[in-house]
Amino acid sequence: MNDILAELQWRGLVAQTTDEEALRAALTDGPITAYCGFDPTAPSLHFGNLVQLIVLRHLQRAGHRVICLVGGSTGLIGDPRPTSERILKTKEQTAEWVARIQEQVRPFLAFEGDNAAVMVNNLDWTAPMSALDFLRDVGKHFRVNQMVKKDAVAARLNSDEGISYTEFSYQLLQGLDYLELFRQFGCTLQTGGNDQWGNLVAGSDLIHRVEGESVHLLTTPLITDSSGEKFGKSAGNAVWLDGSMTSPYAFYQYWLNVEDASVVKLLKVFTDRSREEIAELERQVEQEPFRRAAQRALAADVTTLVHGAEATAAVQAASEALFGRGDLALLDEVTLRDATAELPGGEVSPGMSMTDALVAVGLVESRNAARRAIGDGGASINGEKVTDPELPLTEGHFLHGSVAILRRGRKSMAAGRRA
RNA sequence: GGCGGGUUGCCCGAGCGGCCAAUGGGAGUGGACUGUAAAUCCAUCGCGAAAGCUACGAAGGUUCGAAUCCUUCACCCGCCA
Repeated sequence: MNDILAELQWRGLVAQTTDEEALRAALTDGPITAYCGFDPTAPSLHFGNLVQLIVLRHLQRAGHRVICLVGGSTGLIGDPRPTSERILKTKEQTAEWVARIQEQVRPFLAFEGDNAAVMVNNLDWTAPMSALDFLRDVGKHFRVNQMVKKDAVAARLNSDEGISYTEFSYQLLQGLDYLELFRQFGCTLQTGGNDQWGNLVAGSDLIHRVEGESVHLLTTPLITDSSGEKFGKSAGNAVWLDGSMTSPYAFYQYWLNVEDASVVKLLKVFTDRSREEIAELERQVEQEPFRRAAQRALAADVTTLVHGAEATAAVQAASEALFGRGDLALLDEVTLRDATAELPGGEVSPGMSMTDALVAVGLVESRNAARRAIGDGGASINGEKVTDPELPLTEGHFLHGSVAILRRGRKSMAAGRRA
């Protein structure tokens, strides 16, 4: 089999592994079984989880069997964050999110065919287990001395907040998952984000103690921008994969706006483009950066992967119409309607002040903020700068009689639909 | 269980009876520059047009006046048992 590990390394998807040569040998000798877990901490997966899905996708395409675990039990406990204790979710909510995430994952992997991916839920093997069995059969294999050294736990022990026994136990549960999948499916590789290293090691250690077998781990690096900040935040909000939480338009725009210094790195991680294609795009970033060919390719590929080709075509057309150099008032009715359909928006009516209109379409959070934006010269309607906060909307502002395009700053746009 | 320390705006963090909607930094937002990039500089950054209102863990209290003092409660940390 081909050297998938080398491919992942070239793409910048490998931060740490257990014995690298042993892992490479296992992956090239024949199909192995690998898993990655996703905890239901929200109703949708986000940017960070996408990296993990891409790793699984590469592994499956290389001929390996992949297991996608959605953490119905670990989600009830909560992975210790270095900063603060989590608030427990209800069992009902967690179960609902598990179902949503299971569905969300399906398009990324092949769950049909001769090398079908497997979907599991760790609640299936933890729910039937009694507390005593857990303490005797699992807990006995863990040394607290080791557990407190794990980064997240150590950080919490040193913080004012401390850590609850509940979250402290998290690593045992995740360790148990790996053992269970090793027994059930012969799973010998677990992947995850590098911040999960401690949890992954808990699993491989447990298997070593209980089964006497050495299994593998692979983590992906934290994806950061040129100043070392985490990617995956758009205007302070997480970039979600669910289209109702981050619209396909906003998703596409997020990738389109990636800084030059990071775009090549992101192309490697998030797209399937070949070395040659990426080299060519890299050249274009250097020689004609204003075209932003690399950003366009990145945005198109990732949006297609997550939302499909049709949605991508729609948001590309909308972006072209809204950011093209043409006069918005000259857009034909169909293009205008399609473009504004992609935008967030709200209902406005003639006579309403610009201040109220900006609030109504959700471009600002308060009338104060709206006045501020106008005062700063940062608001426009249909491409014309607004200077008077009290300027009323007129019939003429509604292009084709139906919608006004409001903009705040360079890139935030919204549709004011006639009430 | 005992003693001590802590809980401030998105985050960190000053304030310790009036001059506090609350210093400073970061993040965020807008502007200039540009390429819907980065860096830089400027502005802004609870709600309200304003009067004013709501805010400094929660609830009471003292006072003309409290984030600042007192009481109780909740949570966190440390030391001792």
